[in-house]
Amino acid sequence: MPKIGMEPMRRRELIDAAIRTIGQRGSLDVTVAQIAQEAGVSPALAHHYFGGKEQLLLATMRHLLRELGQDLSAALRRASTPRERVYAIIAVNFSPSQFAPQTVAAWLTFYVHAQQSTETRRLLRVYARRLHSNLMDALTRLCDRDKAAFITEGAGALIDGLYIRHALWPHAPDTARAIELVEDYITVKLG
Amino acid sequence: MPKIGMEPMRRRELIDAAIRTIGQRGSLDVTVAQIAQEAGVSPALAHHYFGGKEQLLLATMRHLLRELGQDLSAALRRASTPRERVYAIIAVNFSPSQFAPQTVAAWLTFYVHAQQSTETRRLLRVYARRLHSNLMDALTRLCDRDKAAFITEGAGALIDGLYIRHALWPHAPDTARAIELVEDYITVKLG
DNA sequence: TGTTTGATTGACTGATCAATCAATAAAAAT
DNA sequence: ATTTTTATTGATTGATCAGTCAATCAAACA
Repeated sequence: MPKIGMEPMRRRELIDAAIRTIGQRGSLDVTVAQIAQEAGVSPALAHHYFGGKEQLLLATMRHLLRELGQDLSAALRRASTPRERVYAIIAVNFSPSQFAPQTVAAWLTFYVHAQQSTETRRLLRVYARRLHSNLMDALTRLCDRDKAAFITEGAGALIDGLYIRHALWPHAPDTARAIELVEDYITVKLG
Repeated sequence: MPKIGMEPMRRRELIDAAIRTIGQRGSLDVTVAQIAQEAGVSPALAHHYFGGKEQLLLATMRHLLRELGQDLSAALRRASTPRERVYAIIAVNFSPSQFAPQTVAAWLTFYVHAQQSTETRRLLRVYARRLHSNLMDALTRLCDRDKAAFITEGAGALIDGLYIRHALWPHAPDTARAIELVEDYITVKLG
């Protein structure tokens, strides 16, 4: 089997397996053995490529953040008016790839893990800040600064809340409904 | 030491210690030994009174739910008009006892744990349903049913989101701001 | 062909922890 | 004063896991 250049493939497979495993169990309390089995390799290989469990989980989180960041960049590039930019930011958060049950469950576990791990918190902060500044940027072109800050705070919390509900309750608002709720909130506040 | 009637005291002490320990660490990944030490007793005693770790954690959750339920009942008893009832429901969720950092952190861990434990999910559902039906009840007296359902969905998610942010970010909206955000959301939607 | 090199794993280790239990101690009951 | 009952713990067990390492294997390469 040992063809050269396996490393990037294995890393990717293990990260994907980690997302699936964490998403299925709904917990960061997954064993390296479980992730490795999901990826179809031995636990030792995970250690070989990532150095340890914590680093595998951090790599997994960076992967999720990078995907979200790329989706966001792409969506913003497609939007021209401030109003379109606002919509794009909302829509990305609820796009199929981001709002898939397993992905949401994984996000949620990382959110909670951030209470313990400073590195996890730091990574999450990067995303939170980016979302915040993009939303503020677009909104300050549609209303005054104080109002924009107020709307950003509310919309941000609303998105987080819809995520947590989506992960927990089968009857939680689906993608379309979630977008409607946030969009409506912003529309009404903008008057 | 063995005076009779220690059981209720010890149970209460262990539950309080569990909330503190979980809140401090921001994780359900606490050992029985840690909780017992926080309560000033031996780990064996925790097993003696609760039978096992899982049952201690479930008892802890039931305790939090009961407290929230009692606060809610008391607040609703004090409110007479539908508008007052809406405000009371919001205010209880952000009252000092419920919005204390440790309590919020503990809530958050239980939320995530609900993804794995059906009993935890069942217990959370009881609270979620109660909040939902109380809010719907009050709102249907102020607007039509569809609109009430929409507002309830949004306000519920908004509250959850504010909780998660409160637990994670030092600069998240404080109690007053959180109440303002939810109240404003409802007020604006009611027109 | 023989040698190197990266990929991969099975077997092992040490640490952590939930859970058990027999033993102790002290109040309460007789 | 003796017995019973309740509270409490130290010591121990067994299971689970993260992490290590030496051994293997097969491609790449000289």
